This record gives sequence, C-alpha cells and structure tokens, in this order.
Amino acid sequence: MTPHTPVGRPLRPQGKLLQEDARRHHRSLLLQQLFRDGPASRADLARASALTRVTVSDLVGEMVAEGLVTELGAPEGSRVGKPPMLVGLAADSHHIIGLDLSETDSMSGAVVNLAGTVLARHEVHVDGAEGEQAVELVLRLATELIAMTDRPVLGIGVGSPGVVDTAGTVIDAPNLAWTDTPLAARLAAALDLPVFVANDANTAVLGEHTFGESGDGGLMVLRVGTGVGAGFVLGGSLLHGHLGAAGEIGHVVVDPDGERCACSRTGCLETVLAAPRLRRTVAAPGVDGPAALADVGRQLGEVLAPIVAALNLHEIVLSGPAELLDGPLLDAANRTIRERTMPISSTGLAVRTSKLGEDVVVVGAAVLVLAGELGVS
Amino acid sequence: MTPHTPVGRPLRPQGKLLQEDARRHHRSLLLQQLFRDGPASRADLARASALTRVTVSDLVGEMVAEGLVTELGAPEGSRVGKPPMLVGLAADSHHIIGLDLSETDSMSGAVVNLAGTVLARHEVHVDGAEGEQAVELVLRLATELIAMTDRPVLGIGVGSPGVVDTAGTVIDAPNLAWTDTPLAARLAAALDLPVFVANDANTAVLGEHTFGESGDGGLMVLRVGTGVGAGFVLGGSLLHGHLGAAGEIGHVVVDPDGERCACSRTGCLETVLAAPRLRRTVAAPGVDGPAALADVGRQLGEVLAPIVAALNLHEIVLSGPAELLDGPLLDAANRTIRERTMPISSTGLAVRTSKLGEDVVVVGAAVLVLAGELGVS
DNA sequence: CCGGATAAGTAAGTGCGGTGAACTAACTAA
DNA sequence: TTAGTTAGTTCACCGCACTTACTTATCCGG
Repeated sequence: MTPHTPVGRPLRPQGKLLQEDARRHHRSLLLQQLFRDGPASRADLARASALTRVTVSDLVGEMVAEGLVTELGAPEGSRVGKPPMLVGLAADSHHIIGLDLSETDSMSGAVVNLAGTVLARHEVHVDGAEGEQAVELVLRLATELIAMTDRPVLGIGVGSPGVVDTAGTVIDAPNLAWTDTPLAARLAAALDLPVFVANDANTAVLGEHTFGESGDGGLMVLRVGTGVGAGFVLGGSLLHGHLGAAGEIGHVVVDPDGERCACSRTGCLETVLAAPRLRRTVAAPGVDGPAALADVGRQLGEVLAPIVAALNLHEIVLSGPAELLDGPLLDAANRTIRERTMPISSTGLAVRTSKLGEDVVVVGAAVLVLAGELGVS
Repeated sequence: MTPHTPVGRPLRPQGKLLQEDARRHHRSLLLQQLFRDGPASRADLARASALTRVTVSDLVGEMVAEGLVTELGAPEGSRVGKPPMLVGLAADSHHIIGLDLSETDSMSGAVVNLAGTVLARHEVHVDGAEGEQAVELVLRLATELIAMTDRPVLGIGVGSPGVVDTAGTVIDAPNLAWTDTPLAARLAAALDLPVFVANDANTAVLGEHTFGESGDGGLMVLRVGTGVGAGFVLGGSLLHGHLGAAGEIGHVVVDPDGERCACSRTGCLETVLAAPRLRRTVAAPGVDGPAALADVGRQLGEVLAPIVAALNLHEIVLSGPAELLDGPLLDAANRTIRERTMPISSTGLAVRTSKLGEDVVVVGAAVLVLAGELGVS
C-alpha cells in the first residue's frame, strides 16, 4: 500500500523504475511476509516470495545488519535435512510515533512498535490553541513522545481532523483553524524524520485493516465522535478522493425535515448520529432508548445502503462509544442495509464494532508510517 | 491501470519484480505518453519519462521494429540543433475486438484500433440462447469480427452483463443463464488470444475515462438501459469490489413504498429509472413529463448523495437515452446531490451525460485490452 | 560562407541486481 | 557407514539502464 507520499523522500514508482526500486520492493515483500505470518526461515521466505534463496539471503542479511530483522534459532520439530534458522521482524528495533489530533480538547499520541503495540502514551491539552499555535503544540507533543523512547524512530504518523491531501497538507480543519496548512512538511522539517499525515478516519481504517480482524475485501470504518466521518480501504489501499475529502459523510442529509445542522443544512447524519447527540437522545425523559437508537440505526442504514451496493464492501466497522453503537443501533443499520440492497451486495458483508478502541487512530497513524517506510501493512 | 488479469499471460508485479518487468513498465510509460499527448521525439519522451535518451532510443527502436510505433518525420517549426524525428503510436498496427453482451436481444461487437476508433461493427441475435449456447455465440461473434480485420489482433475485450470477477469469470448473469462461467478462459483457449472480461458498466466507465472528456479524479458512469448499473474508476483504476459486484446499484431501494420489483423488493432504483420504465412514465396520459423526470432525478440524487460524499467523486456521467436523461432528470439529480452533501464534496463534482453514445461499452472493452496488453489507458 | 552553439540520436563501456548451477553444512533413515 | 534431504552460500553470468563520449544536423553571428 502507498497511502501517502512521505515528506523528504523519493516518491514511489509511478514514473521510471530503477533496479534500486526493485530491491526496495523485494525487501518490502519479505518484511510483509514476516509481518503478516510471523517468523520464517530464509528458505520459507524464498518459497513464499518466488525469489531465489540467494537473493533472499542477501536481503535478509542486509536487514539483519540494520537490526530490522533478527535470527531466532531453529524451530522445535525435527525433520530431515539441515534445520532452518528462523528470522523474524525485530518489533522493537525501531519505534513509531502515532498522533491523534481528532479529540476535542486534547491531542494525544503514543509510542508504537513495529508490531502495532502501544508502548507509551502522552497527551497535551489544546486550550483553544489554533492555527500556528496548534502546529507548535503538535510539534511539542511529537518531541515529547520521541524523548520517551530510546529506539530510533522510524517516522511520525498523524491522524488529523478535517480534509488532508496526499502530500500531508491539511486543506481544512475548522476546529484547529487550519487551512492549507502543510503539517507534514512542517513536522518533517522540524524533526528531520519522515512524516505522514491523513484524516483521522483514514488512519482509523488503516489501523483496523492492518491490526483488526478484517479480511481483504473493501473495508469501511465509520467513526462516531464529536462528528461523524468515515474512511475506506479498497483494493488494499486507502481511498483519498478527488480533493482528499473521501469519507466526509457526516453532513449527508438523512432527513430533510430533521434538525438544523451547524453546516446550515437540515437533517445531516451528524444531527442524529454524533456521540453527544446520541447521549442526549437516549437520556431524554420519556424516551425509549433502544427504540431511539434503532431509529438512528435505520437512518444510518439508509445512508450506507447505496455505498454498500456501489462499492460491494466486505466489512463495515463502527468505531466510537460501544454502549451506544453496539446493540439496537448496529442491528438496525445492518437490517436496513440488507433490506435495501441485493443479496449479492449484502451477503458478503459483515457489520460490526471495532475491537481496537480509541487506539485505532494512533495505531492507524503508525500503519501510515509502516506502509510508507517499510512497505508493510 | 491493471484492471484485469490477462488470461494466459504472466500476472502483474504484486510479487517479485524482474528487470524484464521494469522494461515492460518503461515501454508502457512511453506508449502511454504517445497515447495521451500524441507524437513526440525520442528526446521529448526522454524528458517526459525521466529515462535517458539512450534508453528511450532503445525502447523506441524495439517498438518501431514491432510496428507499434512509426517515425513521422520532423516537425515544421525550425529551432537550433538537429531537428527531432517525431515518433507516434501506429494506431492501426494492431486492432482490438470489443464485444458488448449487455443488450437484450443481440450481442454486438466492433473492430477498434489503438486510438479507440471504431472501424467495423457486427452483431448476432441471441434468439434465446443461454448458458453454453450463449458462450458459443460469443465465440462466433468474436471469430467473425477477427475475420473482418487484416491486422494482428491485440486481444479481445468483453463487456458482459452480470457480475464478473477479476479473472474474467462471469459469476452470475441471469439473462444469459451464466453462473461461474469462465468466459475469458473459454475464449482465450479457443481463440489463442488475450481475453479480458468485465461487467458492461465497468467497461463503460473505462471507455469514458480513457476516451471521454473526464479528468483524473474519481469517475462514476451510471448506465441506464434495460436495467441500471454503474462502474467506478477511482485513483486511476477500475473498482471491482469484494465479490466483483461493485456498481450494482440498480436494486438499491429508493422508495420503500414504491412499486414491486422483479427482485422481490419494493421501490428499487430500477423500478423508476430503467429506460423502458422511464418511457412509460413520460408517455402516461395526463402526466407532466418533465416534472415526472425531475422526480426520478431527485430520487436518483438521493441514492447518489451518500456515494458522492463517501468517495469524493470528480465526475458522474449518465449513459443511456439522452432524450430522457439529459434535462430535468439530470438537473434534478444534480440539484439533489448538492442539497444533500457538503460543498467540499460537491463543488469539485460535475454531473453530465456521456458523449460517447452506445459505443462506450465496446470502446471500454478495447480499453481493457489496451491496459492489459500495452499498459495504456 | 564558415566556425560556434545547440540539440538529437548512437556506440561503447560500467554497475547493479537477480539468476542458475554447484557447493558446503547439517541433519535423518536404514 | 552410506544415501537422501533440506538450508544456506559462493560464483559466474545476464539483462537493463546508466554514464561518457561521440556523430549528425541544424541555426546564428560574424
């Protein structure tokens, strides 16, 4: 996957293809294999990659020298022939800094290893910081996180609210008052590290795709928080959209006779599905909570049905407060989708909640780095 | 773009990358350049591709020897230095057979050159042929078309109704009674040529993407005929979906209180938008035609709005009977989409009808071959 | 009309990366 | 011990694009 262009690095093929690129590609192939299926012998890797044993040995040797991969000894079972030497990804040879800027009052981040395990967390309060001040705040958060690990940092991944283009420039993020803010470039220049920035829903879908229990078909992650947004992984890679605004479905109208929205339209999805709104709905006196949630689920299903049919998705994952989403709301959404689409579209579809919790954004931000730097995801 | 795996050919990178692959890639790069921007000198190609003049000369020489490219003499203008020798794609060095199996009573096809120009047409009547008989009929049509050209045939492209997987197997096509029919493999074996098969809406979107006036953002083509289907080109490549059923939006419910559909649901998009149905609607006595069409357009817009927001599309193209689609229907759909999505999603969006007419499917089928065999699109 | 500048295209040699063939190493089976 | 199997390495080779250095062909300024 090549979700984003790393800042300060040569860009990916698209154009001419050098031998050097081939070598990087083959390296990624081996890393990917180790990443997905765990340790293997050089011979195993050769069989899986269709490269020769010679080439694999060479590449593995290089990666062992860098510390990215380590020899782990021979496996238990004893078969004929020389026993293989297992090699595996050294998950803590490098660490990744993942940042989540999507929360309302704070920016949080984590030190993540190459296996996607969160090793340390840190956060800073926003306190109304905007524009340039907010950028400085992100820089401080990143710097403090870098200080929390003694390993070399592979790169910085950022899940930002708002619309982000493929170069890591935040086109528009009202909460932080960012417009055309070259966040990736700024951080890369200040920290001298590869930096990748994407919308928070997009990093979330990457996290779910790589570390969730999802398959290889199309995946959609719907994030329900202060607002509502989505991210898509289609054909193994992140969907950006024409202007980087793919997944911005929070302001699709679901009920033209509904409530007035801050965006000046009426009956946007956010006016019924945003987390604060959901909480108010179920807490309202004299309201049947489950029925109200089911009603929202039905409306969500009405929005999702055309998307499901159009994209022939494999999985939809809801990410957000489980006590609100998991239950009548999810069931009703699921049911509505099936009522409103053909079996060919819906039988292959699973709708569920995320098991990764709120870490999904930072871990997904780390995936951005893994994919960009190691070609792994 | 690599929309489909050619039958009987080595598959594309994904795995190991040989030098041979690099060379093919660079060849495609040059062909693509000539295809899009017309004739150029070797030096121009070197500048555009970032390859050296030496390498370009070598590749061009190879392609000239194959007849794919021809020298066209020096251009008019006179500047300093040795005048360049223009080279250009020899559009008629090879021909492509494009087939359209989506019509109700007949299968049609065409001989298409490398520039996408239709040179000859031919069709056969289906007369109720089904299953194996229908396959034989496709084979006959292809054979007869091959006999209509004296040039080497680059490959066969097929736009088939129903759901088609990436290997060119028709998973399900009720009209022809095909289920899991390996159409590409059958034709490839019988004709000893590369064969590519895709859903007709998918070939249509490829045709529109390559030969229409579309830009590089996400493109959706909505085909309105006996049924309703769509195809998507996202990030420059065709969207297949989990089970190859992407774009099957004909049976998304738009009006739960609507008319009963053949698929057993009520109020499917097809029950209001299919061409025969539209014709009946406007011809009904005592009905305000334009208003009725606008009403359908509004319903279409309601289905498209979530898709537009989710994918951040750049263009939506309606393909079908222009007298019905172009006018109140399109205007209402366009308006509804804008009413129901945010400006960030809709400002970059154009909604229009196709200028390619009914050839869009066969020409798109030819694009399938161009992309698969020459890496051009 | 003749050198000098500039650009297009060609020829020869270099380096990189992957390959196949042959080899060593380490083990099991009989 | 001998045969057979598997892992991993060494080495010579090949294909590809690169650099360097050239020829060819034109314009331009004196």
